[in-house]
Amino acid sequence: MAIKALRGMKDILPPLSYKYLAFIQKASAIAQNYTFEYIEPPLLEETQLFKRSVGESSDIVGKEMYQFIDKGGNDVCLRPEGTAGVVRSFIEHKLDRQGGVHRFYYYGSMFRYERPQKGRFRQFHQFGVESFGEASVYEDAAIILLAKEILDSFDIKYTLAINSIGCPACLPTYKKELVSFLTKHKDICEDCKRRKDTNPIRVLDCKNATCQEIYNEAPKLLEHLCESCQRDFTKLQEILKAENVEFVIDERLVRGLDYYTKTAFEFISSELGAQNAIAGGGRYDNLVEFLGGRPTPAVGFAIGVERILDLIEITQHREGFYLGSMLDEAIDKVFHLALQKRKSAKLYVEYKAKSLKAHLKAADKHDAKYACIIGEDELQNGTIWIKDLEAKKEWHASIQEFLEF
RNA sequence: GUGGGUGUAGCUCAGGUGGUUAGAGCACCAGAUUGUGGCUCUGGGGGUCGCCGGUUCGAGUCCGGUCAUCCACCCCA
Repeated sequence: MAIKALRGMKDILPPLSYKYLAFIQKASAIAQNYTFEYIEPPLLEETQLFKRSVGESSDIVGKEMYQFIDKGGNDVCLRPEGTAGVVRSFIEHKLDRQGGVHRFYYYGSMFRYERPQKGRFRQFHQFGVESFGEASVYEDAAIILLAKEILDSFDIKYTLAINSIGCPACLPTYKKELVSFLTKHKDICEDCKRRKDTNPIRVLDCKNATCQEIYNEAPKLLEHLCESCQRDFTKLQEILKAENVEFVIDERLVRGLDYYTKTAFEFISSELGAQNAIAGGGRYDNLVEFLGGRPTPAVGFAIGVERILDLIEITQHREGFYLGSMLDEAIDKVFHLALQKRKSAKLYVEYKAKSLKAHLKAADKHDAKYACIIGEDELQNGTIWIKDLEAKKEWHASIQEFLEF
């Protein structure tokens, strides 16, 4: 039996890899325009980092981590998300003490030991950004607009949902009220009973219909925001409206990771099945301090790359050259010529002598823009025959002209 | 971890009630009078019918198990 890729692990090969590269390039360029700089933390981190940042209550930490003891006896795990590693790096390199604003973007593999389904894999890719040191709600807005610009550049359809999940000043009192509400209602589903103890605000986005009916009467998070949270949330909406960004306020949008505060947002697609979040993020003003750094406000988001690739179309166009010969004795020359031309252009070279017709077919198949052939006549008078496969024009050129073309 | 669907050529799939050398389309390779592409036509290569076991004279087809995969729950990008 041949060896196959592990469950939930996918190869990215053409034509998908073209889409992958196109997306990363475009997203990086846009992030750079917003003054985000590239960072690449390790894929493997101490397990404790994720337990403390993502939170023990989340399923990610509870049962989805690729965790193991390495040969040195260290408890390590493959990163299940990107923020924790970037924050660790930020603190380790003492950027928190340096002060000022630091903006980073990253992309790469994340690992979660889950059952695969549509839009969900064990190894998947995220493109994310993290901004440190800027408490202004304008930064929240800028980050949302950055994500929107990336999605828009690929003509992706989505709805933007925003919410505020409060801060340590107001969230705990809300949680208390919610728990006492949940305790009074015995007919909520089993999952919600479990959530009540582990992460109560997660009940709000339960998919069970009867639960949702009950929660219509539940205390509202947005009515419990402290003055600071309320002010920022209102301002965020004003900024988005001023920029003509359509959004909905979704009080049930609570993000799964413990470290979020205040602004939470998600971009959702209706074309993806159950896993419909294509990007998600928010503010996490307490995480840096919680992980041992100087108190530093922060905001960020992550885009699920595989989910995006499902939604984008890349039209492939003709480019580059196809080079071949109709004579065996010209192959050496053709091969050498190919290497020279490749210093400046994309070129496919055929090692077998073929008929002109066969060459044109092959050139067409490889999406070359120009078919360049050396036949008997060309070999004798030192020229090359070139045909523009789009314009259907053909001509003879000297070898020198060909190389400079 | 739980539930349901599906496993036949590289890909998409046909193969009533079990019966000789397992098929199609697409893709690939080679040709269609010798130097002109994307269309058409002809030919060719390519399959342990997921795997193991059982029933049977005989299993791609029936039964059991197993593995893989997809979708959903859970969770999340």
